[in-house]
Amino acid sequence: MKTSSCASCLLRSKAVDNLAEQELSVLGESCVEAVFEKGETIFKQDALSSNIIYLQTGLVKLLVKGPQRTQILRLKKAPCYLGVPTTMGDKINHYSAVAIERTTACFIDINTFKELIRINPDFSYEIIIELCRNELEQFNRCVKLVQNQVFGRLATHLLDLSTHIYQSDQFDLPLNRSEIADLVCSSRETVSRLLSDLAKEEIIKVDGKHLEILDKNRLQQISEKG
Amino acid sequence: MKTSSCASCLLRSKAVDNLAEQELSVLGESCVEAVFEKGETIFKQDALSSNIIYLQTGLVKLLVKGPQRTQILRLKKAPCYLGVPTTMGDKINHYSAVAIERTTACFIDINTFKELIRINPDFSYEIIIELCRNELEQFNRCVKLVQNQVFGRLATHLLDLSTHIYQSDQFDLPLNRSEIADLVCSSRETVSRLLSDLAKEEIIKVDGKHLEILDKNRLQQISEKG
DNA sequence: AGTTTGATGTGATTTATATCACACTAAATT
DNA sequence: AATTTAGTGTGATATAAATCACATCAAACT
Repeated sequence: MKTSSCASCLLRSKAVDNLAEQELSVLGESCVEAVFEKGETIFKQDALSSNIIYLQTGLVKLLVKGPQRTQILRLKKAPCYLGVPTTMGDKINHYSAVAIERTTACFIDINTFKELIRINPDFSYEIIIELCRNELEQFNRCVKLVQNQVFGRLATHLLDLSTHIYQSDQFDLPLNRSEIADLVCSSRETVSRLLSDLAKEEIIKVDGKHLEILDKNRLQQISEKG
Repeated sequence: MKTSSCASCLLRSKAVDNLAEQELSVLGESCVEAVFEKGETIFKQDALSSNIIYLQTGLVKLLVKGPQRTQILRLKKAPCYLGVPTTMGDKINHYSAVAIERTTACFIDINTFKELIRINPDFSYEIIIELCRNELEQFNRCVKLVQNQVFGRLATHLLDLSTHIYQSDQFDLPLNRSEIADLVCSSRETVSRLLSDLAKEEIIKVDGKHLEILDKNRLQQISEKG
C-alpha cells in the first residue's frame, strides 16, 4: 500500500474532479491505494465498514450470504465507488466485495469522505447522482429477476458482460458456471444446460470460459421476452 | 394546491431541519402541497420527472410495469421523500407512485432541490444517507425475493405492515389479494391459499381485509426460514 | 328484484426449474 | 504415475407455484 496523490491521479472520479487543490490534498492524505488479485476480498459482509473504496481499475463482484446460498448482487467495473451505501447507510457491511480480475482500489477514510461531502457541494452532487443511478439499476434488476425466467436472465447478463464490461462480442467469462448461477439466481446445472442450448441454437459459441456472441439480436430478444 | 410555508411546517423532513431561514423561503416558494385520495396517481412511469415529492402523511405504493405484469416495488410511508432516484437519476420516471391511503405530498421543483443540495451540505448529507439506506433495503428485498419461497415473502410483508406501517398486530390490509400478489411477486390464487393456510395454523386471523397477527414468533420464523 | 361486475376461495393440471445422480475432464497434489 | 480435487455436462425425478377452471359472494347498477 502507498499513499497516493489524488491531485495527479489520472484515474480519479468525476466527483473528485470537482475538488479544489486544498481539498485534494485532504483526500490524498487519507487515501491509500491497494492492488487485489483475482479472488481476493476487498471488504467483507458483517465487518465494520470504515472506508469508502474507489475502484481505479479492475472488476469486482458484490456478494451477499443469504439464508440458502451466496448470491452475486452485481458486478462493478472500474472506475466507480464501492461500498458507499454499505458504509454510509450502516456501520456494518451488508455485503462483501471480491475482485474477479486484478483490481486497483483506493481506500478513503469514511470521515474524510464525509468531510468532502460537507465542504464541496459539487462533489456530493456527483455522489448523489451515482447513488440514484444505482437505485434505478437495482430496481430494474429486481423486476427482471422476478418477471423473466432463467433463460432471459442469463441472456441479459451475457449481453451486460459483452456491452458494458468487455465492450466486445468475444470475451472470457470472469466467473465459473456456479458463480454465473449465483449471478442469475439459478443453479449450476441449469446454467450449464442453457449455455449448451444457446450454443446449439448458434446464438453463442462457448468453449470453456471463452464466449462469443454470434447472434446479438436473438440474444436481446431472449433477454427481453423471457 | 397551495404554496406552503416550509419554515412553519411541523411535518418537514430531517434534511429540511438543516436549512437556514433564507434557504427555507427558497424552498417554500417552489413548494406546493397536494392531497391524494386512495387510488390517485402521484407520478407516472415514463412521464417526465421534474419534481421531488416529499410525503407529509399517508401511504404510497411504487409500481413498475414489467414485461409480464405490474409489480409493486415497495410501499413508502410518510414522512419520506419520493422519486429522488427517479428524478435525479434520469429525466424520465422509472416507476409510478400511487396513493393507497389519503396522502399529503409536497412537490418540490427539481432545480430548487438541486440548489438546496448545492448550498447546504447538511441537507445533502441527509439525502445521501436516505439514499444509502434505501439501497441497502433494496438489496435485502432482492435477496429475500430470490431465496425465500412465497410463504416466507408473504410472512415478511405481513410483519412489515404490522411493525413498520401500522405499528399494531391488527390492521386493515391496504391492498387486495391481487395487489398483495404483485407485492410478494406471486399470483392472486397463491396468496389467497397461503393466507388461508396461515389462518388454519392459527398464525393469523383474516376476515376480508382485516388482518390480525396471532403468533408473531411463528410468522417471524416463516419469514426467515422459508 | 334481477343482473352485472369485481373480488375472492379452492380444486385440478401444467410447467419451469431445482435437486439428485452420475460420468467425464483437466488440473493439482501426493 | 497415481490420486485427489474442482469444474463441468446431462439424464431422471421431484416440487413449488403458476395457470386454468369454476364456484361463491358482495357491491353496484339497471
